[in-house]
Formats: sequence, C-alpha cells, structure tokens
Amino acid sequence: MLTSTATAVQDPFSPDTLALLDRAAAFCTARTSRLTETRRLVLGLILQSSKPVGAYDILDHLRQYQRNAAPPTVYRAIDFLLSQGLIHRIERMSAFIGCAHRLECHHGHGCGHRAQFLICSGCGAVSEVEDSEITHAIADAARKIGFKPHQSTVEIEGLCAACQQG
Amino acid sequence: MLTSTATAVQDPFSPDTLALLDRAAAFCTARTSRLTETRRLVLGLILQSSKPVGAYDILDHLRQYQRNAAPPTVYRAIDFLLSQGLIHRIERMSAFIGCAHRLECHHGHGCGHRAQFLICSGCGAVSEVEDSEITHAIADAARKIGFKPHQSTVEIEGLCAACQQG
DNA sequence: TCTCAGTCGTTATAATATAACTAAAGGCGA
DNA sequence: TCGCCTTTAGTTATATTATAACGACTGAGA
Ligand SMILES: [Zn+2]
Ligand SMILES: [Zn+2]
Ligand SMILES: [Zn+2]
Ligand SMILES: [Zn+2]
Repeated sequence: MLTSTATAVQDPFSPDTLALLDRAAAFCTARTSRLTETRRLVLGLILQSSKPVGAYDILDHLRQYQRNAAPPTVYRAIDFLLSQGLIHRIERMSAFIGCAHRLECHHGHGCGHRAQFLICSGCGAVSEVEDSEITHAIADAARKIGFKPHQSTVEIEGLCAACQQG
Repeated sequence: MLTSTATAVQDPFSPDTLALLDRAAAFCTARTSRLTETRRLVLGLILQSSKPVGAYDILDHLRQYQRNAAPPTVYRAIDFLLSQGLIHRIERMSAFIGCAHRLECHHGHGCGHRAQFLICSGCGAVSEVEDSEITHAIADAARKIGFKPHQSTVEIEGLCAACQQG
C-alpha cells in the first residue's frame, strides 16, 4: 500500500549486521535469487543473534515489523535462506544460525561448503568450523562401506573455552 | 471372541529380536536398571524395524498391546532406552534406532561408544558405524579451538551401496 | 509398617512444522 | 502497454513432535 513513509519501525539492525545484509543482497543478485524484504528481515534477525534462534522466536521478533506474519512467513524465508546457503539449521536445537562462511567465500556458489558446529552447553553459543580432517574422515568412512555421501551434519556439544573457566 | 484361548495379542517379535531383547534384559539387570514390560515392548518395536521409527509410529504399534498408551508412555520408555545406550536418536529424522553396538560391547557400561550414522535417502535405511578417524578428527578439531567436547552427532545423508545400482 | 524412589496412567498443552488455497507482485515477450 | 506466467506472500487450518503436571501404584528397604 504505502511506500514513501512505509515502515513504522526503523530497520532494527546493527551496522555489522547491515553490512552483512548488503553482502547477502549482492550475493543473491549475483545468483539471480531475490532477497525480498521479509527474507532480509529474517536473515537480519538470525545474523543479529549470538545464538541460534528458533523459528517461533524469529516470528515473535518479525511481528514487530510485519504485524500479520505467520509461521509460513518465517518457514518460507528460512527455506529460501537455507537453499542459498546463507543460514544453517542446527538439528539438535531446531534452530538456525547465520553461515559464517557463505558471505566470505570467493569460490562461487557451488563451492561445496562443509561445516561442523560446536555447541556450548554452558552459554548456548554455537561456532561454525570447516575442518578438512573431519570432512575427509567422513568421506573415507562412507567410501569404505560403499556409501555415497551427499550431505552431512556434524554437531559437537560440549564446553567452549570461556565456559571452562567458570 | 470365539478363538480357543482368548489370548491377548502374542508377543510380536521375531526370534532375532527376541534374542536381542534377552540380551538387553541381561544388560539392564547387570546395571540394576529395570527393563519393564513397556520399555521392553518399545525396544522390541524399535529393534524390529529396519528403519528409524518415530515416537508416534511406536505409539501406534504399542497400542495394539497396551490400549491406553499415550505419548508420555512412549517418551518415557525412549528416555530410558537412550539413557541406557540401547537406542539412538537420529536428529535429522526425529526418530529412533536400536544401537548396533551396545549389546555387543564387552567393555562395560562406560565404554564411551561414539557412533556415526549413514542415512540412505533412497531406501531410508540407517546404518551405524564407529569410525575412529572421524572420532579423532572431531576431538582434534575441538581441542584446536579450546572446546571440550562431551558428545557429538554425526549424520551422513546419501545413497547406500544398494540404492546406487537402481 | 512406613516411607521413599521409581514407574506409570491420564489429561492437557507446548513447540515445531506443513498443507492448501487465494491473492498480489514481478519478469518478460508480443 | 498488455497479457501471461512464475514467484512470492497472506491466511487459515492442521499435522507432527514433545513435555508439564499431578495423582496412583509398586516394591525395596528402614
Ligand atoms: Zn556455513
Ligand atoms: Zn560457552
Ligand atoms: Zn550405538
Ligand atoms: Zn538405500
């Protein structure tokens, strides 16, 4: 409807997040996919968080900006962002985290990003790593039994360096 | 109800499953944990299946034997079986599979079983492996960044040897 | 016998995710 | 510009997975 003075609430994101969103927009443009306003908001809300966020947490926040957002609104955005590799799903938490790699990657969109996640049970933080030893060990183990791997989930729960001090 | 001996439904399990259940019973006795009838039925239903089974699938089957089984009935049994290491949860499927290792293990109950799962997207079969390369690679990667791992999930999705033929 | 921990029955509800249908918006050739 | 088609989004309802809460029963040991 209205466009000139459109949003009641200002764009909620920090400068860091805004910079990442700009890169995400450029990334999508290059892939001819569309980072629409809803998708951008959802990505921003995910990137802004220091921890993985659940779909319904996203929904709660999104509603500050889009009053009639509903579960499908969020899940569609999540599906898009997953398909573009801009976020990851943490299976053990049914929650989502921004990809620490996608916006840094200079190898093109088919670069075969394999991530592993370290989940701190102390503080809830999740860090993403790309460890080639793990990647190779998995590929080898699969090959050994004639299994052709397509995609893998590696989630390591434990205590981060900071939380071991307490 | 004209059948001769009006018996309740017979124990539904195959000889193989029954043998495993016997070992599970002995295992629990040794640990002074109790494999009650409900827990035994749930374990049997899981072991019997060639694929991971969801909690509500278990519930549907369980109701043939315990008419008033409810979700907590199943989830309590699952929690027990997980705590004893008799089953595993496949995170990507929200489903459960019998442990291929626990009843074979002669190292005692604290033997530190680390499993990885290969999930075939063709036939739905899941196989459990214990690959020390993967286990070590994960431990090393965690140590590298000062993270103290406690437990890890490794789920590899792809095509099993059989499904690559089709 | 009493008590306590563990287990189970029961009802209700929370948390996560998708189906199905309609409408609007955007891209694109005629 | 127009019409056409594809993608995206709104909306309502529902499916799927999991847990809270409370009372009753059981069996082992003081
Ligand atoms: Zn990533
Ligand atoms: Zn921590
Ligand atoms: Zn196992
Ligand atoms: Zn297969």
